[in-house]
Amino acid sequence: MPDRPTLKTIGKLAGLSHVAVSKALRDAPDISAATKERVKKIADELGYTPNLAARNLYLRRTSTIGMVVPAIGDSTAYDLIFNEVSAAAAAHDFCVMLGSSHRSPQLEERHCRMMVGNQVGVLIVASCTSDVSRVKAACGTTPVIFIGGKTSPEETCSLLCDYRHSGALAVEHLAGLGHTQIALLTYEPENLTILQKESGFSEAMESRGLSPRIVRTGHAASALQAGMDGIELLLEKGELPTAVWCASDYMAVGAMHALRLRGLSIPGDISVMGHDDLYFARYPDISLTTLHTPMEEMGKAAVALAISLIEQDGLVPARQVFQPSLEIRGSTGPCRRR
Amino acid sequence: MPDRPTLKTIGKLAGLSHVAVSKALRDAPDISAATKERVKKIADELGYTPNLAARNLYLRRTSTIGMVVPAIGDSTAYDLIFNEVSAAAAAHDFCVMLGSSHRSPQLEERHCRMMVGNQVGVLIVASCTSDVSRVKAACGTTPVIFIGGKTSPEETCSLLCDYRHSGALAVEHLAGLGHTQIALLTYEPENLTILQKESGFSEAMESRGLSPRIVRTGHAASALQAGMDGIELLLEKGELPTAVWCASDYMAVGAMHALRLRGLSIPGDISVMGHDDLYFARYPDISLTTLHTPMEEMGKAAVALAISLIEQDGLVPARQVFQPSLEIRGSTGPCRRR
DNA sequence: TTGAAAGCGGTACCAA
DNA sequence: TTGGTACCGCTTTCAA
Repeated sequence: MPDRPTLKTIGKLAGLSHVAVSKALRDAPDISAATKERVKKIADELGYTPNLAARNLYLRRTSTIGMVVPAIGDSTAYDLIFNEVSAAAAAHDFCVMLGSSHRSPQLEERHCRMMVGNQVGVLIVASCTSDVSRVKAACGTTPVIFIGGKTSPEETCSLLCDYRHSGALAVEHLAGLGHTQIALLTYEPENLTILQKESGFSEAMESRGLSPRIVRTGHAASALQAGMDGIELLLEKGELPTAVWCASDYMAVGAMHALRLRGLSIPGDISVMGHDDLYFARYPDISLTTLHTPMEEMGKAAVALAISLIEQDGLVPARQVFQPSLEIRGSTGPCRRR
Repeated sequence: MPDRPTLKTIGKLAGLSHVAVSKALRDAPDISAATKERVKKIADELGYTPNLAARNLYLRRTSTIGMVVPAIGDSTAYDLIFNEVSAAAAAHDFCVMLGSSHRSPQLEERHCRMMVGNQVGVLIVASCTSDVSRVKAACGTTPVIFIGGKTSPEETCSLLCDYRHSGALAVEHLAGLGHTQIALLTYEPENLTILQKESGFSEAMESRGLSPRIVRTGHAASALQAGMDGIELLLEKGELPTAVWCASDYMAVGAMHALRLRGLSIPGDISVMGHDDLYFARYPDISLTTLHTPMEEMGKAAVALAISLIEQDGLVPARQVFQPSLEIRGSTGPCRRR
């Protein structure tokens, strides 16, 4: 790092001690106005910036928040959360360290360790697995806020999404349009979110006297292909329902494509729903009815919680569950078959 | 922050000075194996993590890199860059501070200042404007790597993309398919990238004896709408070409939608190209022929440059220009009209 | 109104 | 082989 001016540098030029300079710059009451003026002018000319690492070291504070996610972009919604976290953190004078684990538990752990070493005050973790013991070990005494669906609701600090409710909303919407043959397309349950969606779906179907059909294909990492495979599987068996709900938007895009390849129209022949409400869901030619998860709110809540954890020395256990909401677009419509 | 064990904590338990502990943990040659063993065991039990802020303070080093972008997700490609930066930085034991400016020059400057205060060794900035004087002022002596297209090629450290070449490639592809009536849809030129694309396009067209048609509508922040508007404008004037190249993928999605609303098929009636090769460009129902910008490579190069800037005390001026490449998908085809 | 001393958590240097 | 001392840049306390 190139040498940057310090309090001493300024002090030398102003003929003062670095202590006086420190006080002057922070408008301490016991420094004369004239001195303050002079010191500030010199600091400006030098382009002085306080070394927050040193300040934080002495004050035993921190001005950074850590965040670790499975991936940024593509088929995830973490970018939505990050944007909020970044904005809210900046408003509180905090910087955000972000790490992408590329869905690797090893890298996830590594990011946590590095950030803890770099003195983040809190870690906001959207873990790539449902087993967070390694993450917790890596974080030591640094408080962790688990975010997203994959974490067990028993964690001390967690901001979760009610995916069972997603199932209820999806069935309510589709059944309301007259659909009775509804299938859920999911992946192999790598984590809790899938299981929650499945049970919410089954429950809602059964409570209406409908029989739930669940098709599991592929993995979250290749959701698009999984969606195509799911449809093929249903077609092979000759069991194509009048509506499908997909565990993710990305999967729904794959499903819609497979259906169109077979000459089926959406929503004329079959209705399709997704989950997450990613950006592209509202692209006009996709226009996907989906379940919106309040990522923006979760991001804001995460920072609010992070700040209070930092200020209260990590004594604020908090669990908050966010509710998904229905986002109706063009991919679902009334049932025309029986 | 909750109290974390320090070298002194360990020393007290081991009956040693914090100095001996420090050496033992770093495997110094002048500490006995037995002592090392004992110290490491205690450190493990306590879950000790070195305070990198303190270490860096003394060693006058840093272990963080800063990155500021206009936005993450949606219609930008910065998430692609970030993923690479995160991975490459982690491999070098660096954490990345990421800030989203939400396309606001004020917030951009603020992020830079905060990160500089927090002692990042370098800043990788994809500025939201072409005027980077404020950013440079905010960074002071901390080296900055400008990335993306909006920065003037004269900056000391910059990783740019050759958007003029994009124009050449687009025209080459479309002309090769027999198209002679080709329009470029762009926005109001808020920054240099647009101007470069326009001039590359015009040049390539003229060198083939074709007359370039450029339509400017809307802004980058609402690219989808801009794409729809551009098509409407061409239709109103009855001047619909046989192919359009859009300044961004997102804009192309809007253009394709507007065309389909008019009952035109792609690429049967008209070919459409985009720019950037964002994730959704390869979604099967979008299948957009576009120009791929090597974001992954740029991310890697940015970190490599960042590390050398940190190690060489900011003495490595470097300009690198990356070439876009053609990504042919289903939205372009042979010209069927004359 | 100003500054000397101490300390935050770490590492380098040198003496014991 | 070990530990004392000094210092990185900053702030707080207390004495001048």
